[in-house]
Amino acid sequence: MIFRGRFEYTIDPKGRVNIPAPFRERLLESGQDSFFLTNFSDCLYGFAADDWAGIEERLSRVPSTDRKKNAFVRFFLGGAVEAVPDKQGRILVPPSLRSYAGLEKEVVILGMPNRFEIWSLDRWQQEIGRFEKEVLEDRELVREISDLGI
Amino acid sequence: MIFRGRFEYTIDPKGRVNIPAPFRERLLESGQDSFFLTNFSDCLYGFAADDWAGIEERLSRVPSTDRKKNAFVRFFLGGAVEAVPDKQGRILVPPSLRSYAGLEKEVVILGMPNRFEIWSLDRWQQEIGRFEKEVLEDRELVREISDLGI
DNA sequence: CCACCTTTCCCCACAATTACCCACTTGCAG
DNA sequence: CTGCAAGTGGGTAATTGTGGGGAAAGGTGG
Repeated sequence: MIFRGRFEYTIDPKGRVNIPAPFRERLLESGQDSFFLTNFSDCLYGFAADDWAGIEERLSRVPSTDRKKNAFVRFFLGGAVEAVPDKQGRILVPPSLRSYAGLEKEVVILGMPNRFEIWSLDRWQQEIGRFEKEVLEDRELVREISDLGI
Repeated sequence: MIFRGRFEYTIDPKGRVNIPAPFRERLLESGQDSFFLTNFSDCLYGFAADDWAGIEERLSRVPSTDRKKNAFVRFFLGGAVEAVPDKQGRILVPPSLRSYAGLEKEVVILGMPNRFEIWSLDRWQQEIGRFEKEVLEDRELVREISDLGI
């Protein structure tokens, strides 16, 4: 499931954040009723339940003898929680995820292919800054991007 | 049975640790009433009773002529205990396992495919550190991870 | 075989967190 | 102006996590 758009919300003292109405709507349309959240790359990743099921399936195939990949599974799966929107469309972000992503007040939710991302506004702005410096000045990368047909 | 999520608890002077409510719930739903704990890779592994039965079955096939595998079986099986949650949802961790995993006060429980892991908070944080250094900086590995559809 | 000490089991009680409501505000559409 | 949907805030009841007391069980030394 692909998500689109950028949304700004506030996370309240109880740790609740609103999920963009269009995201919730698409979830319900496809007969699902929950998201899965986990921690990755300084923000939180959110997946539709069906997409998450596929991920878990692949994670469970990682051989437990592969030390490095197991470290990844530990981190990624260890961070995961099911999140069911309440009647107002919010989900509860548990303390461990809140602190990982540095979510305190202002929060940005970004649509991505197969997932959405929850960022603290601060970090998101820094990320944008890095993007403009590192990515746009990297001619090689810019060319690859234009190959995407953009 | 797959477990997910990261939970922080304190182990009390009697050696009791809480088991995350969702883990207990899933166990009961599948008609089981106990876990099995054993020592491995600096932490404790916890299995649902049914999954543990499968493991024991496979361990019992290890030929007694294979010296190295037998050493493993001795260690793995020798550390194993059945653990039944009390009315408050805690299990008692015997002293031998407590000292193996260095469990003293703060404890982290991680969900994994087919098992969960009990870490001392200290060791877990070191593990995270290694993960960020070794795994995320390994471009090859990061590519393999993204092949998991993440 | 008994007395003693330690460990484990089974309660109860309290604190913290979460789930489930309902209410208010704002912006947009009819 | 009215009605609806979206986003925010808060109250209360239920669940979850923590600590401790005392009885039962198990192990050890005399």
